Amino acid sequence: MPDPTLDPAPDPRHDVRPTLEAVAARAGVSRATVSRVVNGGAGVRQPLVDQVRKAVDELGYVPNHAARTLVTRRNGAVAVIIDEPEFRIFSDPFFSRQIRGISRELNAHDAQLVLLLVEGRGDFDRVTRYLAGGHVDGVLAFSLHTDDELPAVISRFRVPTVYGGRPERTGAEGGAGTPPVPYVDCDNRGGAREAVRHLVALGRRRIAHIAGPRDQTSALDRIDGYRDVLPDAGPEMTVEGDFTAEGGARAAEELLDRCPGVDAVFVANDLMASGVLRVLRERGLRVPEDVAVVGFDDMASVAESTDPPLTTVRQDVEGMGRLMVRLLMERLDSGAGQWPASVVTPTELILRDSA
Amino acid sequence: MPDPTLDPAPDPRHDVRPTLEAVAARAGVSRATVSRVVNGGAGVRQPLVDQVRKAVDELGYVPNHAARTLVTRRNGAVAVIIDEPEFRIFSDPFFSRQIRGISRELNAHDAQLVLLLVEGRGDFDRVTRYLAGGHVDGVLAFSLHTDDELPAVISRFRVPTVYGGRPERTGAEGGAGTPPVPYVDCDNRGGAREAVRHLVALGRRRIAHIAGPRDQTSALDRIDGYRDVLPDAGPEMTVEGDFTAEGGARAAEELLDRCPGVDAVFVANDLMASGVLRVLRERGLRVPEDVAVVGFDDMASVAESTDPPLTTVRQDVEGMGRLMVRLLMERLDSGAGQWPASVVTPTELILRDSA
DNA sequence: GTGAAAGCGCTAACAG
DNA sequence: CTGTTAGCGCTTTCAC
Repeated sequence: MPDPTLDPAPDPRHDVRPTLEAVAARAGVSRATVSRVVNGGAGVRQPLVDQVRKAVDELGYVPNHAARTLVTRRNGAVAVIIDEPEFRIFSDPFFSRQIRGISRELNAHDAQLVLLLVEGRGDFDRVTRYLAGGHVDGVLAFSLHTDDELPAVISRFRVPTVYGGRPERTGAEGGAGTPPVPYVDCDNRGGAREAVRHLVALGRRRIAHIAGPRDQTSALDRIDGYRDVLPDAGPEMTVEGDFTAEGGARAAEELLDRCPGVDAVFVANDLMASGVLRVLRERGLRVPEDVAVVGFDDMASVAESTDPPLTTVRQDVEGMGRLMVRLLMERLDSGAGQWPASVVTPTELILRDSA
Repeated sequence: MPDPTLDPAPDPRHDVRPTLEAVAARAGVSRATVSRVVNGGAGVRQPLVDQVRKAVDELGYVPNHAARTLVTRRNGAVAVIIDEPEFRIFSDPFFSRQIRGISRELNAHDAQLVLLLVEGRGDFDRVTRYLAGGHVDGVLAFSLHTDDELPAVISRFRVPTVYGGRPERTGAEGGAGTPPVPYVDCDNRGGAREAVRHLVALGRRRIAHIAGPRDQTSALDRIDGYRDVLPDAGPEMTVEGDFTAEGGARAAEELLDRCPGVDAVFVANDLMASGVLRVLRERGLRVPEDVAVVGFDDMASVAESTDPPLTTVRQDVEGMGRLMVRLLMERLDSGAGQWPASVVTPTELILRDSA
């Protein structure tokens, strides 16, 4: 018995929220019946359903999630894990859009989005513990780098997962007993091919590529696309950037110093392309007259506001986010048996003024 | 190099997660003792503590969150509610940064981040139900507009909340019985003053303002700051934009048509300022020679890559996110009694080339 | 200091 | 169809 003289501050969390019991009493039925009604009302006679619904409304009953999870072993939540160094998430609208798509689709499935941002080893352990705790039904994992340990952890805890972007080890390459790894990615290689072919069709002869960091499969795939069309381009025609505007500018400087005769550049993302345009302008080179530029992503905030507006390869980021959720839900609903297939979404070349 | 701490390959039977009971059996103690150890180990003799810890490690025990929540009524999760029409979150790095700060601080407090994106009435009901369900210990709410209903819902369910950005109705204005509304915001008005004073010091005489949407307090506060310095500026010198680059461009067109003699513009955010710069360039006006431009936010991806780089008012977005979490945690730890005070963080004028 | 026992609110057999 | 009865895994008095 608490000492009344202490007069403990009332805690709002302990507000008496009505329970199933209360609703049952009010409706004059058993807890089980109320439970059935709350969960869809299948197999309950209509008059009773109405009685219960009425009681629920009058009491403002809302099921206790923790109690439900405890018995069903389902928590109605999905973790989104983004493992990305600070500089990118700070400046890249990519994640906002992807998350928007995920959020929408998750809402449609009545599931919650738990956001896990990973920045280093410490965070990594924390996420590991979280997954081990089985707090989420599934995982959507992003921005994996080729040296990432996350897939290992995820597969160790057998948490149903869908990756955003092709992970380094695909199912086909996995060792024995390794389940396939479902992912959603855009057709990076095909999109890159289309971009470079466009440059070729424009009559450009010395087409360079400013690539993304080689520890990301999207960057590698775009390089492959470039090489598909230009198998004979020398290695000096490809410079590696870091997907930031500043990195793009640095890469452009290096490229122009190295190959002054370049008349076109396929840049692996729009952010870098904006840096490239800046350098080109500083050097007095006209775009697209002297040098044509094509980006990748079609990040509206960047591509539409550069000078000149950027011709670029569009990928449907939001759609990819939604697709990831659908694949995961498919997996969850199928019991643990079925692994959904990966999906590669098409890209589209958007013509503006830079090429 | 693999980290050995990740290695303690736990019980091979992954599907059966060990419970307190199992740990107790293994350590030769009661469930209660294990519980005490797991929760800090206060009041348990050292040898027993060690035994239990050992058993926990060997079994790879991780507490079941749902069970714990059920009895403690604490879920160790905080909801971040962002109520923003799609166009902004799609193009504004602001949210990414704010969320990064929140995520970091939440991690430090061992709490989870549940992201709730609100886009319309339907979503609104869903969020309401979620909060009513008491699934989170607290709420961090963003991007409130003056006509927003969220504060009403939040206050109805008494969920501890901290707002990002000053809500329309502050505690001081609230009616009787309405608790004060703690928020974290930057000094919008002071920052705007500093920006405009800088323009004045530059010798500019016809200083215009391109404002944000009037249903957001940050936009209103920046207008106030502009007027503080220039109380005699005519109403034609202020044009309302929508915080997007495109909207900034439109506003600039309107402004230049209306007041051709303008020699400086204080723009309410960097995104709009980038649109303004584009229009200025298109009209053959040099920046800063003919027209000086100052933005607001110091969004690196925008301000550093415009031509010329943008002089702007910096606000510490990540720091504000962290601060919000700290205020909320303070509130949570203090029982229900204390309401933390709001915090207004300082801004800083960053000089680049546009003014 | 430690253990036994009573639930937290809900679902899911199993009876009736 | 509906009610009864067990727990889900954990914390928390309350005895010892």
